[in-house]
Amino acid sequence: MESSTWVDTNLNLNLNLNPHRDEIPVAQKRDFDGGISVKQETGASVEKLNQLMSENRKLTEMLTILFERHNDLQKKYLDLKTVKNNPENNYDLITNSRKRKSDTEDYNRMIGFNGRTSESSSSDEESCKKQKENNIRPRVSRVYLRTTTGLIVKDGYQWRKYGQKVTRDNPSPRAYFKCSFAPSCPVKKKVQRSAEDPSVLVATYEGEHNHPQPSKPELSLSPRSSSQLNSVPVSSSSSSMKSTGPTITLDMIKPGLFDFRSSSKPVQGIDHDHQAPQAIQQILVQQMASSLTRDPNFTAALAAAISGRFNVDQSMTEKW
DNA sequence: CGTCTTTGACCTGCGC
DNA sequence: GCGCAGGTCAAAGACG
Repeated sequence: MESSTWVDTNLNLNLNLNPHRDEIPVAQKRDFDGGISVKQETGASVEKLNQLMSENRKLTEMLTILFERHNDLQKKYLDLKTVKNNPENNYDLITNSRKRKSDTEDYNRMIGFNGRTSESSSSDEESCKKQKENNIRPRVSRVYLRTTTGLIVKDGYQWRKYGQKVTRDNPSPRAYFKCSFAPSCPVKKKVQRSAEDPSVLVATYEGEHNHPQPSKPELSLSPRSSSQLNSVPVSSSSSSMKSTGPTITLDMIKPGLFDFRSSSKPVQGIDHDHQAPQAIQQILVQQMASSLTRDPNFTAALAAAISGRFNVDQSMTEKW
């Protein structure tokens, strides 16, 4: 919980386009036909790339701020939930009046709430039992996504719906899915609209996939609802990552921070515990790569830089 | 015709 | 032990 995954958003572009640049005599840096010096051309390209690097740095800083805000908000949320679960407070007497023990335990574990006022009340045996139970109990994680279309969460896996139920504390039905990619895969998924905000889907994943991901995450909740994706607060939490696993919340509402609206593939919350750092990094890299490749200035600068390097290299090889 | 979704019935666990 | 609520099963229907 306290730990955060800091994603290195630097693209590690090889800006040192020509390591021998400074070694080249001025006379050799002349272009063949235009008379424009290669130094000038590469200088301009490097300048552009430096500009992009500084923008990239700014984006990294924004991401840092975003993670800090996320951690802040999550702490506040957990505080609120802890208060809510306190038996002395009867905010939620109706909905929690007959909550299943396992559900409540899962939730408390998820939010890191012990439910006891002092730890001394539990014996070592009990704690051992609990630990065992925790080891046996399948991994549970939750993903929140904002969408108004159906109960479909495209996360790259294949799911078979095996049931739907209207639960007591939520008027919207809960859909039950099993991973259908591998018959032996134990992973289950529950999808239900949030009672407080019907535009928010809550997907609860149980267990771990025992097979590779069949396809890349589709990152898009629905291809035809791009307008609805203008703001996609995506968050996830996991019961099993109290201290080790990362929790990622991407809030794309704020204008000027991360605006993926130009992209056809908005980021969806990924929470697969161990996979998370790589998966998130992969997605961020994909996002940045796609947004960079859409930028004609960047591609032009890149092309100029590459061609400049080729020219220099060519002149170098011609010389040698 | 095969696959997927829907939906009522049944099972299971928990609280009283 | 009983009742309730969540979870699962499986037959029937829809769809491509």
